Amino acid sequence: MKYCTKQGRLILAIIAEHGHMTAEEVHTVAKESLPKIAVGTVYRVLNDLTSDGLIMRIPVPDAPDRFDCTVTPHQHVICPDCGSVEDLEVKGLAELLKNAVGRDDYDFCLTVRAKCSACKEGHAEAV
Amino acid sequence: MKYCTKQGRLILAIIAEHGHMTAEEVHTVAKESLPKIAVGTVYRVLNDLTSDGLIMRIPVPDAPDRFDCTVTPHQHVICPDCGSVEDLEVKGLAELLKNAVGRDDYDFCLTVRAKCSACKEGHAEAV
DNA sequence: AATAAATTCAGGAACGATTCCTAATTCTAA
DNA sequence: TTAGAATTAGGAATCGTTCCTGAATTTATT
Repeated sequence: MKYCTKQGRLILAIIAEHGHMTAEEVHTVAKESLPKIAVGTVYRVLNDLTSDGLIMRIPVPDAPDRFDCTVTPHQHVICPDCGSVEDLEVKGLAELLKNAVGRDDYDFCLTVRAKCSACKEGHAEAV
Repeated sequence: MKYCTKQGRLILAIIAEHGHMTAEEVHTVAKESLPKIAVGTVYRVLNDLTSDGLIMRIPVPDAPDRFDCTVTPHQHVICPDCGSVEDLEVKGLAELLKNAVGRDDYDFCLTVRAKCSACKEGHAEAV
C-alpha cells in the first residue's frame, strides 16, 4: 500500500477532487501542498494506485495519459482542440464486446474524439 | 499526394502487404528495397497517408502506433504479451456510439487487450 | 528513546517513440 | 539544362515517462 504515505494520500485526494488529470497536472497541484514532491514520485504513485484499482488510467492517443478516480466503468470523450475530457456512458457496450471478442478475459479502452461544446461554438468546423 | 514518390509508393505497398505494422517495422522492411530511407521519411509518409485516408493509424496504449491499410471500419485486439494485433468486428458499435455521444461528428478508437491464442496456451493465466 | 533495517523520496539522467530542422538530393517545367 | 520547388537523409530535439542513486523518512527492535 504505497499510497499510505504523505505523498500517496495527497495524490489520491487530488485525483478524487479533480477528475481526468494528467500526471503533470497532478504534480502541479501536489506542489502546492508538498513543494518538493518530484515528478517521478507522482508517476510512481499513480501507477501504484492504478494497479491497486483505486484509480483508472485513461490512455489518450497523442497526449499524456489521464487519471480518473471513478471506478464505475465508463468511457471518455476527448476534445481534440482543448484536450478536455468528459465521461461517457455507452449502455450495452460490455455485452456487445463480449459477443464480438467471444470470451471474458479482456480489457478494453474506448475513447471518442469530439469537440467539446465550448470549442464547437468558438470555431466554424466540426472534427 | 506525397505517396507518389519512390518512398511513398514503397511504404504504401508494404502496409498493403503486411498489416498492423509499427513505423519501425515499416522502416526495416523498406530498407530492403531502399537501404538509405530514413525513419523520419517513414513517419512523414505514414502521417500523409493517414491524413489522406489511405491507411489508418491504430494507437496502442503504451506501445508504438500501428498502421493498417484496411479501410473498412473495424477494431483491434492487442495481445499484451506478444503485441500481436488482430482485427475485430463489433457489429452495432457505430449505432450504439452515435446514441451515446448524441451526434455524428466524432472519431473513436476502441482497442481490446486480450491474450492471443498462442500466448494463452503458452502461459497459465488469462489477462 | 536509540539504533538498525527497510521503505520511500527527490533530483536528475536515461529512454523510446516521434517530430523537427537543415543541408543535400531529386524532381519539374520551361 | 538550368533555375526553382519539392522531398529526402541524417541527426538533433522533444515530450511523456521510467529508471537510478544517494538522501530522507518510516518502522521495528530493544
